[in-house]
Amino acid sequence: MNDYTTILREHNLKATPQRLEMTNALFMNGHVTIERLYELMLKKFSSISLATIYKNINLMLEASFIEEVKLPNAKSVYELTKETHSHLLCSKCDKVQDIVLNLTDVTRRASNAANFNISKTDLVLSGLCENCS
Amino acid sequence: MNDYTTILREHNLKATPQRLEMTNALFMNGHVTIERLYELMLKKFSSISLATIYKNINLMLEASFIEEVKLPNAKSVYELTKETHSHLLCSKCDKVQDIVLNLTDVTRRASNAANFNISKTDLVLSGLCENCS
DNA sequence: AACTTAAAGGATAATTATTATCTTTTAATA
DNA sequence: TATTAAAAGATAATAATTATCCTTTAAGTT
Repeated sequence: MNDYTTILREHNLKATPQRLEMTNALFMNGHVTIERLYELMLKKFSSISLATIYKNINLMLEASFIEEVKLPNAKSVYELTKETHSHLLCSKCDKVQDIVLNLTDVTRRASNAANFNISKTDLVLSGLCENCS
Repeated sequence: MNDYTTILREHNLKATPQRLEMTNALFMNGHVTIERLYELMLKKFSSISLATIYKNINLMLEASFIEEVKLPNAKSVYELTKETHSHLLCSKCDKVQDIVLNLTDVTRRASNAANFNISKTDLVLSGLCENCS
């Protein structure tokens, strides 16, 4: 029984082989689209149904076990939930990477300016990564 | 010939009545989903095709005349292109509002930390608006 | 270890969202 | 007003996602 078995069960999700492999694929690949995840899963479960992918993605989202990252001009990717962070998107190679940024100043300013009670920030910074620029 | 007639033509888009009404709907409503835009358009053009909406949305996006805003846990909304800005999303009433924030400090820090050449930032701050909190 | 059962998987139909195709209409220009 | 490329409308086709239904299985119980 590895780490994810426990974590899945803590979220009231049965630790099936398919789910363990999904979490493994997310862990190994970081940020994956639905179609990429399906491809990855097919390597291990040659007859897995796409419906299983979707059902598990949705259950894992509800359980906050994973998160969806909406990207400009690209399909959403999914990642394991971790410390709050922002994302960098390379517009050339399409790689997505995490970056931990202190946004307290920005949210404070926004909160004051608009009288808004901010509880979550979604930030995607697009440009060229180290390799592509 | 109003403002939008000129602007549409400057983007090499014919100023059709349907397009003028689309821009008007975006101007009056600020941020609208595809389905809401379709509803609004049907009031003025009872036989407008949904395909026309999609085609024009895509042409206007290509011309940078409008922009798509991807929101967490919600469908995308579209807005007329204006000064660079961020968005506030109320998680109770679902209203979206614009906010101009200086993000140079954040982007500079991110750029330095990750060796990234940042050209665009997409920021959505979620929480409770003045009315809902 | 076998038994029970609610939950999950697989196959696939159904639904929703978006794009493509084709014919008719029209905005823009001469 | 005549011409024409582009746009609109109708609808078919495709893509993305969800629902249904039957079979299998994880996980707890005896």
